[in-house]
Amino acid sequence: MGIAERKERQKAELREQILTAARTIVLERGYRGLSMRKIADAIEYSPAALYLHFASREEIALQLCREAFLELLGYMASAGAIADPYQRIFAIARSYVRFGMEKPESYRLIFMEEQSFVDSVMGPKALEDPDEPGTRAFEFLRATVEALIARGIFRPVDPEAAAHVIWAAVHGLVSLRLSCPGSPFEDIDALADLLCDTLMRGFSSGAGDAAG
Amino acid sequence: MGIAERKERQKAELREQILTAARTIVLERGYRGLSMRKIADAIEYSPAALYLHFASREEIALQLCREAFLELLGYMASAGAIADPYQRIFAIARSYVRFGMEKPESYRLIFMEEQSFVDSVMGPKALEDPDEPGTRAFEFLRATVEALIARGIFRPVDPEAAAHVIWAAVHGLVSLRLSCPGSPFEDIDALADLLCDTLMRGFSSGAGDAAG
DNA sequence: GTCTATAATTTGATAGAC
DNA sequence: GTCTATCAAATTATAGAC
Repeated sequence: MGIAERKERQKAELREQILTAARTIVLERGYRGLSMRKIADAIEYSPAALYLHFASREEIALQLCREAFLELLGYMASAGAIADPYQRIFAIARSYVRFGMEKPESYRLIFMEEQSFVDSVMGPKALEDPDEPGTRAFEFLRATVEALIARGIFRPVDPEAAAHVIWAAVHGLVSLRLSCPGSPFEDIDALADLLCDTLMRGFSSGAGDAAG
Repeated sequence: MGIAERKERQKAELREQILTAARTIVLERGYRGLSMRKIADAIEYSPAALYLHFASREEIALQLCREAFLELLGYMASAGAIADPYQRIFAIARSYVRFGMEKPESYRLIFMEEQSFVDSVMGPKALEDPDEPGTRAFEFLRATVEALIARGIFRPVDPEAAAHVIWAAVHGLVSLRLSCPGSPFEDIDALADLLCDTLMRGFSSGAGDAAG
């Protein structure tokens, strides 16, 4: 059965080649610049060959999206080691911003191109599956908020809503910066710190003061 | 000179017809659905005729963008009558969200389609001209923040940075909702209120408590 | 599995007649 | 000013040969 296995292997390899080529194109020229022809040229196959592995251009993009989100999750997870949930939220937000600044085209692909892409990772359907990267990322944030409430550090808001608000606010900062790069304002990190600091203070129960 | 005037009038009218048709198309099918041919069909002219009034499709879109931003400014300005700056910021944010929800395609056009569109209204170049709608909107917010700091209600942050952060946070909420409409979370108004409330608390000097 | 060839569209923009 | 005709290009996707 070695022959069948080799065929499997080759098929998987080609699939990976397609994705790698697509990734490179998206990273260099954005999602708009991604076409089946360009992928085919890059891997030196005919365009028709791609359709043996992916049903459509969109399906390729969705796969890249998923990968990119896993990468974002990786950035965020680096904050998981921080025991203090307060510091952890800070770190999550910072790593989120860092992902956006370091991998702008990945960020764009997930959140700023097609509605169906955001939906595929963060939509209602995805959030039902606990294994989906979107669910894991959101859950990570939600649990951190919950811990803060449990300890009386945050006032008793709905942790789900609070997590959503935090996510949205940081997303706003990142996406606005990506859309409008020559902003006359301070560097994004200073703004991100101000945003985090403000949100932390805003959610805090009032007993302890927010750290700078 | 009656003839020349009539010609002027007719020219202006046609220009307006083009924009109206384009507006309708964008509102119904988004910016992606906007093409010179569709505009031409709608006004019953040939595609070539459009180029007598606009240099390109992009120029038409930029004009629509400007209009849309003026409409957003109108929404925000309704909050201008509120004397108390604290309540005013709330009202600005709420009207901003309302604009996004009531005119999603306008919001998309300005902030979520082409980088050059955001740039044309909120980019560094636009922000140098005090008459630009983007400048006026941002200035309105900045001045309100400044008033709050002057009264000691907000802690002494950089008003420019604070205004930017507030804008970005609300933008994040709106844009995320537009990209991901079937969100399982509460209605956007509740989230917007939570966001505003949290930001207000976060910026407050700590003396007075935030209002619900 | 892979290719060649091509269908079927759509696009923005222009040349030149009237 | 306006139209017809068209260019030049790009796209996704498929049919059919090998």
